[in-house]
Amino acid sequence: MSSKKRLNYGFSGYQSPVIPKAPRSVRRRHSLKNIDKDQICAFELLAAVAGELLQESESSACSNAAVGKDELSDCRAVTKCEQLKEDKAVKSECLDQGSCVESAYIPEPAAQEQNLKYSLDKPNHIENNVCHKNTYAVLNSDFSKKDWSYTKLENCKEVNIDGKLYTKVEGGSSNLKDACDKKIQTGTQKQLDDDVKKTEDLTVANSCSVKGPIEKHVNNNAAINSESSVQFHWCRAVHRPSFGKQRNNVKLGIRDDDENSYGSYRHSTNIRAFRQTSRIGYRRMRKMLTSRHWKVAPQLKDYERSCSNYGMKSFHQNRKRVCALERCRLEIPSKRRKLSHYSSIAAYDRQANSKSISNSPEKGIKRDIISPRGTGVSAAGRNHQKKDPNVKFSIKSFKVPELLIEVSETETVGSLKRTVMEAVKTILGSGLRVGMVLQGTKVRDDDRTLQQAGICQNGNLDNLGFTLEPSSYPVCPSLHFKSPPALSPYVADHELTRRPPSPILELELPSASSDPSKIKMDKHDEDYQKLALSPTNPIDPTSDGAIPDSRALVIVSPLNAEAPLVVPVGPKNSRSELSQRRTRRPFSAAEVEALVEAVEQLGTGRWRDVKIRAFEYADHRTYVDVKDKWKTLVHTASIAPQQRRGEAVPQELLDRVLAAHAYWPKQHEKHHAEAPKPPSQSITE
DNA sequence: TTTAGGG
DNA sequence: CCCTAAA
Repeated sequence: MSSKKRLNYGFSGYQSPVIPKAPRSVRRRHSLKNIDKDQICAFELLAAVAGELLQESESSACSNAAVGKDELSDCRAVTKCEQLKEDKAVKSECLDQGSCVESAYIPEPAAQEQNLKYSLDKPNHIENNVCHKNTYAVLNSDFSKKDWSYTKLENCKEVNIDGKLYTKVEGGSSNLKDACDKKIQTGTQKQLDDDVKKTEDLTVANSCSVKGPIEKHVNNNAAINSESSVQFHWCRAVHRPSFGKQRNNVKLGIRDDDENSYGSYRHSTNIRAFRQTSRIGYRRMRKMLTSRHWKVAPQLKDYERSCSNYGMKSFHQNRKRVCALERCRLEIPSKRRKLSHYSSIAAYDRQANSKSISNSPEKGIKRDIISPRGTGVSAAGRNHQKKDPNVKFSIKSFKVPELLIEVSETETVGSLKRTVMEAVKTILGSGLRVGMVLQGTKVRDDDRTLQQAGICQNGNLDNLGFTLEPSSYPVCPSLHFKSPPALSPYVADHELTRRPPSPILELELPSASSDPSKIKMDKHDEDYQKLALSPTNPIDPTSDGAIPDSRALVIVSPLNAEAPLVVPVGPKNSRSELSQRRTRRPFSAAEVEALVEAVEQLGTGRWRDVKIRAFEYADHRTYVDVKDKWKTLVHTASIAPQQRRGEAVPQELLDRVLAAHAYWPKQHEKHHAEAPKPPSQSITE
C-alpha cells in the first residue's frame, strides 16, 4: 500500500509512478488496520483524563501578558499573570490572547502525517511494536502543560522584564540554566502531582511549564513572569524504535507544538501507531479546546484584578502597570477570531492575517520603534503619528524545543519524571537562544530593527512570540544533501524532476543527512520544504527576499510556510465575525507548479490526494481550495493572456494544465484498463 | 469526508 | 473562496 510508495519517496523522491489506488475507503481501512487497539485505548483514556482536566480548567486561572514600557531605548516586556479561578471572562481573554500561540500548541495532523511517512521508511513496521502491547500516548498540549508544569499559577507574579532579561535569555546564560536546574529540582514530583490535581490553577492556554529559568532570573531583577515560561505544549510517549531492539523501552518525546521540534522521533518505527492514535486524539482534544475557548466573553475589568501585587514593584511604577492594563484592555476585544477547525495553523494564520502588521517594510511601518537592545534605532526620530517610539510588548511564553528521552517500561513514574527533568536540564544546559516569532513567522534577521521587522506599537504585538531554542542546534549547512532516507518528499521530488521547479523550489535545503543529528532534523527538513514550497514573499519581513539566507538561519518553523502567505490586512480588519471569509491566499507560482505536477501525476478528481501531495504541509490549503485552484487554472489557461489577471502564471504551466486537463478525463474513461499515465513530461527521470 | 460544481 | 448536493 502506501508504505511502499512512501518508501520510494525516500530514495527516489516523489516520483513514484502513478499507481492506481484502491478506493480511498479501502486504503484507509487498510492503514487503520494497523493500529493497535491498545494504543487507541490508551489514548482514549488519556484523552478522557485530559478532558477532565480541561473541564476543570474551565474555571482555571489565567495568565496573561501585559506590557511594559520604557522611556529609554530598552524594550521591556511586562508580563503578568494571576490566578483567577472564577474569572472565566478573563480566562477566555487569555485564551484569546494566547491563541495565536495556542493554536500552535496543538499538534499538527500534517506533522504527524510526516511521522507516519518516515516511520514507514524504516525497515521495521509498527506492527513490531504493536504486538508488544506497548502503550502509546499522546497528550494534548494543555494536558501536558499541566502535567509538566513546574510552577503553579498561584505563584504567578506580575513581572517586568526589561531588555536585559531579554538579552540574557538570548544568550542562554548560565543563569538560565542554573535557574532552571534549580527550579527543576525543586519543582518536580510533588508539583507535578499537584498540578495535575489542581488543574484549576492552570490556564488552558497560557499555563506555564518550565518557567524556572525566567522566573529565577527574574528574581534577580525582582521580576517574575509566569508566562515567560517554557511550555511543553504536549508530550507523548511512544515506544522505543524497534531498531533499538529494546522493546521494553519507552520513548517519550516532548515536542514543541509549533513544529519546531528539535528532537527526533521520526525514525521511531512506533511513530506510526503513535501518529494514528494521536491524530484521533488530536482532533478530539482540539475540539474540546476550541469549544471551551470561545464560550466565554471577555470582560476586561476582571483582568485588571489580575494585575495584582507582584513583580513590578521593583522595576516599574504603577504608572506602567496601568499602561499595561490599558493595553490589555484594548487588545482583548480584537482578539476574537473564528476558529479554524481545519488546522491549528490555519487558525494561527487567521489571526496573523487579521492583524495589522504589514509585511512591507515600507508600508507597514506605522510607528517608530526601537530595538530591544536599545540600540536606538534612528527611526525613533521620525515624525510619525506616534511620539512614543517604544514598543511595548509582552512575552507570553517561551516554547521549548522538543525533548526526547527514553526510559524503560519498568521504570517508575517517578523515575520517568526525573528523566524528563534531566532531559529538560540537558536541553537547557546545551544553551539556549531566543527565537522570535511574529505572526507565526520566525524573525530571523537579527539586524533588522523592530520597525523593519514590522514590530510596531500598533501592530499585533500579541502576535509576537519568543521561543527558546537550543543555541547549539545544528543547521549544518555543510551536510551533503539528499541522503536518501533523509530526503524529504518534496526536496526529493524536485530534485529528481527534470523540469526545474520554481526558483524557490530549487533551493537547496540543508538536509543534514550525514550528521548524526540528522535524525533529529527530519522534521526540520520538512519545515524547510514548507519554506521552500511556500512562495517567496517579497514582502515577507523575515525573508529579506533572500531565500538562501534561510539556510544559514534558524530552523524554520512550519508556520513559516504560512507566513509568507500572510497578507497584510488593515488594522481594523473586522475579524470578530465568526464566519469570516478566509483570508485570500493567492497561489504562488511555486504552488501552482506543485499543483500542476501533482495533478499531472495523480489526475483530476483526486483532489484530496493532490492536496496531500502538493500541499501536505500547507494546512491552509484544503482539497477544495486545490480543486478550485485547478479550476481557475484551467480557466486561466483557456483564456487569452490579456484577459488573465493576478499573478501571471507561466505559460508553460498553463500548457501543462491544459494538457493534464485534457488528458485525465480520458483516462478516467478507459479507467478500467491499464493504469493511467500522466500526460507526458510529468513522469520524468 | 470527498467530489463536483455553481455562486 | 464559499456553499452544498451527492456520493
